[in-house]
Amino acid sequence: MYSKELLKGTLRTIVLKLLAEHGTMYGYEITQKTKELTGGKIVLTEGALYPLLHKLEAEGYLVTNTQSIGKRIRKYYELTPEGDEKAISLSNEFADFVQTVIYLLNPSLAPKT
Amino acid sequence: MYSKELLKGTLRTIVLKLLAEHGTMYGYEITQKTKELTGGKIVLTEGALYPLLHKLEAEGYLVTNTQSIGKRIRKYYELTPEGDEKAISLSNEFADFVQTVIYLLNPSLAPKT
DNA sequence: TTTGAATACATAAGAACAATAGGTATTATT
DNA sequence: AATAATACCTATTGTTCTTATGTATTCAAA
Repeated sequence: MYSKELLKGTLRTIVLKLLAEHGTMYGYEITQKTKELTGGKIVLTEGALYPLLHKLEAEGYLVTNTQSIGKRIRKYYELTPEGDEKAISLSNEFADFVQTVIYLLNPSLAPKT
Repeated sequence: MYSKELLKGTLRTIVLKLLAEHGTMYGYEITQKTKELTGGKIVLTEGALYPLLHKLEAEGYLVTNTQSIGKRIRKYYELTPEGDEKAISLSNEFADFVQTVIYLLNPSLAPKT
């Protein structure tokens, strides 16, 4: 588990990109998939995830589709076209940022040497 | 310039690692060096930097050495042994986190294929 | 020469984000 | 029968950074 601050700017990116990769997902599924894919290194808390999903929906990046599984409900989230664009741009921005920071932290690793 | 959230968990790491690389630095110098090394992509605001430096000092990771340059003062910061360790561990943690997120965002880039 | 930019420190108020902690309810396992 | 897992949710709190503001010196340009 990483120091919690690292996730802060990245959670949106993770959620949108996961949806871009896996299509339709529901909230709990996102937490499980993240835990599984990262070997427990990244664990999304529900207190962070659900409000974020609601926000992304309000911002027009996601649409929902609520289904009943027995007596329990699931809210499936799906990217809108805007969400798809956002997923790509955030992902690219993250990659660019990381490159920049890595260079800053260790200039000897500069590319194009 | 990146979306501001990305920097959130990384500022400590940047500051400590810069000091580890360049030895003694003063606050303003850190902002300039960062701007210079990143081509203006990362700009540290003073409202974030100075309180952080004070905090890192209070936590025992930095020591200061105030010098007078004419009538103006400079507070030089230097890593303690603990600060040196912290710089390394945060830097490693960041690299590990990035690897994990990159894999999560794009599983096709997985290593050891 | 005086005005503005750059240098150099600092703090306070506010926004944004995620963690923690709580809540409800169903289903599966032991 | 009890516990864990599933599945949703919100409120409070802490941390972090931004924005805004303040002080003061030094340098460059008009």
